[in-house]
Amino acid sequence: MSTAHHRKKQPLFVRQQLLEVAARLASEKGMTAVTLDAVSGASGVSKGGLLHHFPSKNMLLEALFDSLLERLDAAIEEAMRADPLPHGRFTRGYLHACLALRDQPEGTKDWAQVTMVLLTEPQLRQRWHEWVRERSEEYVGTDSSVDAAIVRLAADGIWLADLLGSHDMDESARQRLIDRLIELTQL
Amino acid sequence: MSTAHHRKKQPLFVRQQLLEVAARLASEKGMTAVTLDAVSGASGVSKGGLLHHFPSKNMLLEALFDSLLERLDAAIEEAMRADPLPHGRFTRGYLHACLALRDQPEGTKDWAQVTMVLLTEPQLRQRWHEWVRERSEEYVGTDSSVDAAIVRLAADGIWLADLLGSHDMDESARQRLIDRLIELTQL
DNA sequence: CATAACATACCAGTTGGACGGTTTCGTCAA
DNA sequence: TTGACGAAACCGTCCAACTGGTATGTTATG
Repeated sequence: MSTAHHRKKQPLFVRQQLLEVAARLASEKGMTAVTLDAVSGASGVSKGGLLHHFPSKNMLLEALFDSLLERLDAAIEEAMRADPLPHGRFTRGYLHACLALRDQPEGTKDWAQVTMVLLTEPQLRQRWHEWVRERSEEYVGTDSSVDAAIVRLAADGIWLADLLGSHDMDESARQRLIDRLIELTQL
Repeated sequence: MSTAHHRKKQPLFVRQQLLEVAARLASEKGMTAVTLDAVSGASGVSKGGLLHHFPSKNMLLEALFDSLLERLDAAIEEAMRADPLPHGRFTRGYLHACLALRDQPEGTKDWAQVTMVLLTEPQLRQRWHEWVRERSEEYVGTDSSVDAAIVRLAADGIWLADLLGSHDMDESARQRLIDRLIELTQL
């Protein structure tokens, strides 16, 4: 709001908005709907302006994915800071970040949807692969037990299920599931 | 083989081949690469021929997805027939089907890749949702424990990881993981 | 011969993106 | 303080290639 009424150009804001529009399109209408025309149209920015910020469509998608990974990192680190026990801390942080998807405001869900959409683009899988490898090396000391691996895989499964709206379970069942998962990280 | 050298038209074979080509394109180059031109071109069938078998692109994608679910069902049922213990049997079957992805011949991996690609198309998520609901109702008696849910979620996670090539672990670690998961289905 | 299984030609709309323009901005000398 | 000036942030247009789909064939099959 404080940034709204003096009319300086705000390239970072425009850039951010373009990414959000692209994310919304991807999650609502699928990958095939993410076109330069659609993004520029829905964001009010001209196609020329869009291509100024992102020199090509691929660049746009990569920037979107990077933005997503940053959010994931932030969510994990936040959860880890509130966790006093070192053993399994990363796994609990990862679980927490995956669970957070459910409880967050409506618009945020798009970001997870688009994550999966982007993972289907072969060019972007490499980035994800690297992300996973870096983390698994960093936390090899505290999070390399079999049960921790299971919890992380299950977290992926929950992430997937929340995304697709499948596995619908009531809240108490979900809570028991989470409790059990956290218990597994502590073994 | 017996059907190969006398030149009868084989509509079912052509249809099958079109689906396989579409799957390969989706997994190798992403969803945006699955166009009618690309499918017809790569399969040697004319576009008219393609549109004869699948009246629209949507019909093609839906047929592809249905074909995928049939394979999944078949894999689960096969695993369940070889399993004498009723308790947790479906969950073990599901786990087995997800694991099978890894061990199967190269071409088959595409079918899983494309499953995820198709799941990103909002129109097809409904079908997946129904599939899950039907199964969870059918096996409510034997597979509704918390640990069974965790195993199924972890199976989804493994499926995802195998797909993306992430979570690379050595064989012995993987085997310990699987053993532990099966153990959890029996509790 | 009727119908299914294809092929060929064509179309209107859309695609990514190249291109040349105009406006805004930071900065630094006068 | 000004104003000049190069760079950054945007806009609007054009285009060749491609998109999903139709319409009309031709050929095989039962």
